[in-house]
Amino acid sequence: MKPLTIGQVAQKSGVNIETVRFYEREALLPKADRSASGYRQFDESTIDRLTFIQRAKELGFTLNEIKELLALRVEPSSRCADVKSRAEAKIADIDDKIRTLRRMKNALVKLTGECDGRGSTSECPILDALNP
Amino acid sequence: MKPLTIGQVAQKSGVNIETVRFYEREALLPKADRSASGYRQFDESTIDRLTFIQRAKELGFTLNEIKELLALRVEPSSRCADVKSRAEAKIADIDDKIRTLRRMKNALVKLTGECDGRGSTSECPILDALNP
DNA sequence: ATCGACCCTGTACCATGCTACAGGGTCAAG
DNA sequence: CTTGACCCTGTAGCATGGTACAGGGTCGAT
Repeated sequence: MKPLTIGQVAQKSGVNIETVRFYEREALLPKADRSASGYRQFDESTIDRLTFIQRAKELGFTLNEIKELLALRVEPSSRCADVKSRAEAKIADIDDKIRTLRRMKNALVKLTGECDGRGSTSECPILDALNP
Repeated sequence: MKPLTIGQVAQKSGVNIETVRFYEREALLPKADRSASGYRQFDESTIDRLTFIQRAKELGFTLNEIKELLALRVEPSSRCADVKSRAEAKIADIDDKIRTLRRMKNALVKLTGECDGRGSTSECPILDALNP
């Protein structure tokens, strides 16, 4: 399949073209191949990668954490145990995030329920979510 | 119960003292009462609020979004439908975050499983998580 | 061959969310 | 009544994550 220009990946992923260059500089994207005239040549997978970065950012991961997530893969060498323990640490982080989000959600659901009944049960209902 | 100084709430919540002042300026905390000599006087609930802000930040909410979350409560007036729809929008945001986190987690769990078996099934396994 | 739309590098600038003084007042233990 | 630990209000500076040119080259349709 023929390569995509930076403008095409930017447009297809909804990311600013300057941001694509920025991510390459910051190693969130691999250094792109270049055409004879120096144009960057991307393939389709870059779009997925950019989409992933956007979503991970929305979830509160920093660019450095995202870089680590993207780097996690089983290597042919002996690094397996290392990869596994880093992945398990990320899984624990994610579980924490999910737990906290669920508690926030419960508080908000409770709040909307109170709308149909008597008044509020708390000055700031969402705070109840995080004080078990 | 006697009021807490800014140093006490900062220390108990693990937030920098300057950040507490910053949050007050930015209206993430209500304007604190003042003693005769101008010292801020906080109560215990401020610590919960600061804790909430820290966690919500880790989940990718901006300070403005957090301010909105903290403001959600059932008012005695007729604003109930408004509060309810704002809360429902936040719930939808949270559900999205949870869904994406679950997919990331599944990808990582799969990755750690591959460690015990044959090699990787993908160049960048975590990307599979978000391309259904 | 030329015009508009695109690409390159480099550097500067921006918003968000803090964090760190400077310069000065307050409080309480000894 | 002093001394050290705290508080106050500015205002300045920093890290992160972009975003925006300037100045110049490339590509392809006409």
